[in-house]
Amino acid sequence: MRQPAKSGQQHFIAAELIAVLVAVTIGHPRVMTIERGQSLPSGPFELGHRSLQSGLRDWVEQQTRHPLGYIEQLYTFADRDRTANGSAQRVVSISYLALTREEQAAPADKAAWRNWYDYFPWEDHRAGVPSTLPDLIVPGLKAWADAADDHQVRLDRRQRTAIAFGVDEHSWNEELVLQRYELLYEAGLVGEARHQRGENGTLSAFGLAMAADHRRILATGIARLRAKIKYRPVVFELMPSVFTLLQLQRSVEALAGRLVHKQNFRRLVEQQELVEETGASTTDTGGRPAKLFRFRHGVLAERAVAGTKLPLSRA
Amino acid sequence: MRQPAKSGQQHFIAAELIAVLVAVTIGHPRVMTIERGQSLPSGPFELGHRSLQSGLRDWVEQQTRHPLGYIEQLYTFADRDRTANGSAQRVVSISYLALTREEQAAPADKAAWRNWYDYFPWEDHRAGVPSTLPDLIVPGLKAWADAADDHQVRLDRRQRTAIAFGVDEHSWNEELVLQRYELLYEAGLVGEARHQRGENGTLSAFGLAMAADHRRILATGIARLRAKIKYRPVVFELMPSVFTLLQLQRSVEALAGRLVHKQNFRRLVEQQELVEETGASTTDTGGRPAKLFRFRHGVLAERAVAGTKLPLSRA
DNA sequence: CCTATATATACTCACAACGAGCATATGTGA
DNA sequence: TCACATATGCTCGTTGTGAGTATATATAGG
Repeated sequence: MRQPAKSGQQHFIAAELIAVLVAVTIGHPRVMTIERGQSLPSGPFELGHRSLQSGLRDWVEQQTRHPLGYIEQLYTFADRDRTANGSAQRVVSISYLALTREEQAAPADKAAWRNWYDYFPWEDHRAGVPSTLPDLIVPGLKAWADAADDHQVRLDRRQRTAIAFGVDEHSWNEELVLQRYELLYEAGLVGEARHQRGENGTLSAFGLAMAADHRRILATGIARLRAKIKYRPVVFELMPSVFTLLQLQRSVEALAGRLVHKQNFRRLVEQQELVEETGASTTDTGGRPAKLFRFRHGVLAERAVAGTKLPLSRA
Repeated sequence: MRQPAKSGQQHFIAAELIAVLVAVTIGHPRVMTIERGQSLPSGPFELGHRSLQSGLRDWVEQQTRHPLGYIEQLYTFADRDRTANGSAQRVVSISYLALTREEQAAPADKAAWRNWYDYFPWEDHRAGVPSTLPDLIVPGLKAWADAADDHQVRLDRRQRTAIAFGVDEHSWNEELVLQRYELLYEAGLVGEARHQRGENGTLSAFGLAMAADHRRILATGIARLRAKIKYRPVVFELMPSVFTLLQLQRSVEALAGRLVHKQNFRRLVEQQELVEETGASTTDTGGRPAKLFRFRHGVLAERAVAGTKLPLSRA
């Protein structure tokens, strides 16, 4: 075993804070970026910061002029980084998922909202399965799987592909965003070093690249959000104060990347008492006027969600 | 807004790795401790470590002589720490949940397995609701709630208590370990500074204290594990290679702190095809011999669990 | 051998949640 | 007035799950 340093001996490293800042506008899931969509807002954790979260808020507000609302930690990872003078340096990156309403303010210079499907075109199944999936992506992964020397590795790659992308008997699981990205990365199909725009500037089927591992962090954030909207009322962090049920549904669909059954969606929202009527209604959408609702903030305190799946016993 | 430092200017901090290492022996959930049960294994992240996880493995194996199996990140937090010379110093703590089988090796000096309910006596509901809950804990929290000056604060404290501890219409939710600990901490009932052993050395109703915020981290780990056993087959990381269904059930009950319905538990395990028969059986338990099973490792690859709760639509 | 005891195993039942679809109501705009 | 778009109400069938009853198969002790 490696012998750790004597106690008292200190190793100093740098800590970096990174934000996946998400908003939704009329059916478009958006993520805040800087540097022409190539980076997520981020900055070093400094002595002056009161906490990790407040440090993150400072950086994001400075870089994007957009305040953060809901914040939740994503993941912490470490990488060996090379500083300017060439010496190896340790950096710990602490990533966060943040939710906000887009309207708040205009982004600062170099900061911009991007549709997150620009980076993951294969993740949007609202208009059906994207054609690039059966045409390009799955064949590409199949080729990669078959290229392995070891038989077991081939089987393993095929199975991972089938599960992640819903091939054969497997059905599409919108939560496996990170697994899909990692497969494509391992297969060399989304290498961030490669030129990811087509000849004429159109988006490639494999999405826009980002600096360093920012696209991976974005995938982590999307996966977390897609999972969380199912058991916590976080969608409302992304909604205006007043909205129709269809608008709420469109937001959920934008995040999940798939359509939901309207009647059942309403049944769910109502029986969980997540919203209350404002009394007003709107005709903006055309068709029968829709009642306007607002989020019942009481549920945040009242409920302690958490679905049990253990076959419990009273005894 | 605070002005962040110019880019290029680096702030160096120390990073610490902390492990909540869990095992289960015949119905007893255990956590690895050092320093007479007062601390969790931990150590600084150093330049020599290949990764955060390998750094953690090094420290835990050195301090406890026990190898780690399954590892999962818990949470990262920052605190202002005081070094020996009195200057303020930043420490980022990265905590992990680790699962292992207890038998592996004898713990090193000063390292010892402890029953985790020594630290959270109110969390074990297998033999019914602990009498200290209605007798001491809930009244203590009620008094704390009533002591608040502000009316709204009183209501808020009462509601949080009711939800966390299953008072009134609320039912007990075993996953709210952290919320319960935080309430008791806020109410000053588990202040780690206080003397937490009774006069004669017996355990207090409020459990054993730990150094710094280690008990809080332990609560986080327990909460995570209680939630996770419901949707991922992680219990098997804690089981011997071969076991009976009742032993498996006892382990789950030890972790969850509550009893499960035997028949339904078996139905669940079987229909999910989590285990396979070894062909052998044991009479060690007395009564009809129990078939021995082993975990079907295939499920780890096959399944992409993740339960949807969205009212999806095929269209 | 018989009995108490402890476990294993097989079914059944009621109820809630969920995916899916049909039908009807109420607006706008051509 | 008609086409169209959305809102809203209701009904099925299936599955999951909490709970309970009954039966099978072993050991230990008299």
